[in-house]
Amino acid sequence: MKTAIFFFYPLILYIVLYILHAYICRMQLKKLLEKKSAEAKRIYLPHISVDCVVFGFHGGMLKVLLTKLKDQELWGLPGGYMLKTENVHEAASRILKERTGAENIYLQEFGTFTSLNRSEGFFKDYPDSLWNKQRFISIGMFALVDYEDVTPITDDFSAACEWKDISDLPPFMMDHREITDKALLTLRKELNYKPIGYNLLPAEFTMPELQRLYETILNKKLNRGNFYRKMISYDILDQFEETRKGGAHRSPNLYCFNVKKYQQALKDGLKEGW
Amino acid sequence: MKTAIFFFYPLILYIVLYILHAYICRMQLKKLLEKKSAEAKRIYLPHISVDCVVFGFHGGMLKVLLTKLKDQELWGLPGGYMLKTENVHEAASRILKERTGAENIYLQEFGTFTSLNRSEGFFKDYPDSLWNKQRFISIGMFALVDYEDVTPITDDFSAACEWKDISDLPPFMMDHREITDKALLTLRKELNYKPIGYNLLPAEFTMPELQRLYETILNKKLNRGNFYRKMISYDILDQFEETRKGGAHRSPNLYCFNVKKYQQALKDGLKEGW
DNA sequence: TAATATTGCTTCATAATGAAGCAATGAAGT
DNA sequence: ACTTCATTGCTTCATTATGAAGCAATATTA
Repeated sequence: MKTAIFFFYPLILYIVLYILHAYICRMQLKKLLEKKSAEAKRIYLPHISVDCVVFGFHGGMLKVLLTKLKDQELWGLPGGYMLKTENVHEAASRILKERTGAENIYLQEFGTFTSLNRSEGFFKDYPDSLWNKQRFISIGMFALVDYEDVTPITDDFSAACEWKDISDLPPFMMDHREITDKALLTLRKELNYKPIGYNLLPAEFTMPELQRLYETILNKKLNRGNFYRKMISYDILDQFEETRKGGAHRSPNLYCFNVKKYQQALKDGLKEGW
Repeated sequence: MKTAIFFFYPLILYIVLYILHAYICRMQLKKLLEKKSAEAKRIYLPHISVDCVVFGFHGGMLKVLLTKLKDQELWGLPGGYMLKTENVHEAASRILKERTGAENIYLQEFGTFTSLNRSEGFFKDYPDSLWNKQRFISIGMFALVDYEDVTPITDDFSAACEWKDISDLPPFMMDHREITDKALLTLRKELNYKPIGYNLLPAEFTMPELQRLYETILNKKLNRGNFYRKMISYDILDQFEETRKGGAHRSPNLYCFNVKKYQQALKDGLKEGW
């Protein structure tokens, strides 16, 4: 009997504390949201939100920056609303600045998400007067950033803000999975028109690193020699004198993008079928 | 002296009538807009509009459907607002149904237009309370239609609704030229992934007609033999027994799209660089 | 010093593309 | 009825791009 109490007491305590913690978090978020509701109404355009799919490349894996609301178990994209005084690009820049500390981020719109039920039941515990509870159509922007330049910032509404592997995504809230998928699909298509690596890689990189980036974006293996040949033929890379030492094998050449040629390639487009 | 009067009298009369007509039109539109303002506020989402770039192909030329407001000298894209009960696709469908009578139109989103000043000064003669005068961000949708299926409809707000040649566009209002250009650019890119002809051509067509369509979209000449070879190799066309008689030369084969193979091609994508 | 995995770059076979041409066709002109 | 002629169907040849494979050159470790 005594043993049973010794066993159960900490367990019950733990459960009680867990529930209490969850409750407090919930209350905090609720208070915060309701407090900010009036301000939101004043400064933001109603019905319009911006969701950002931030891509980074690290350890040979493509990553996406995700956040978790205090209230929620599910993960979501960093997003926000449009100030009455800004356009989408400015809104996304501002949102990502607050979220990552990074500025001058490469941004591209890839679609809008306008279904009626996309946030259905999301704020069901809140009063209808809550600004955030209205119907929103969302503009999707994807960002390409150098992984090292970004410091994920957990804000007042969030319980977490982390890089997640594209091949191992957690469960998403609302339609954020669909948004992420479309962003990746768009990025994949862009690969045919633009040399993508510039924004995702650090200043210096090797050919195998660049190839690995392409392979993760496309989700398929590429032939090494052919990749090399094609990349060189684009004529947008400068090769350094030194190589990258450290690996247990032949040290690969270091490259950087030749900004001038790169800009030109952006204008011309890499290839077009017709 | 008498001659002078005979000469000037009709001229003055004409001028007076012209100004009067313009004034009446303006007043009509103003009244209409103000009358509809309250209803608009009730049924539409604020701040969000939809603009449609409707492409058609006729007489070997690519056409865009344009409208002219009663009030205005400049031309604009057929557009409208989103009902509180619909998504963008439904909104664009509804708007185009009213404008062209056509249903089940092929639609694709190609971007949003969100700059602060995009409608600057457009409703400057109207009170600020006018619903239409608020800031709008616009979602651009392009439509591909069979020219023959469309009957341009001039509605209460418009003075005209006509097909205009893509190579000879009139002056546009607001940022509608920019929107049109982006639509065409997107269409051009789509050509690399999808067999576009299906939605723009009548059920039966010849190879030179199809080539002409591609040439006008891309705005460049294509080699005849190579176009033929490539199109055939896609294996999405069915050839009819009969040919099209009437020309003063060898009568070209008639083709139609094989819907089954066409759908499959849409799924697979025609070609992708990487 | 040998072993080893990786990289730089080339080679060969094959496929795709660019450019040109020939035969077939169908109406108009003679 | 015959010729003319622009257009079309389809093929051929040269060139380029791509896929697949391989060899030599590393830079570490054993």
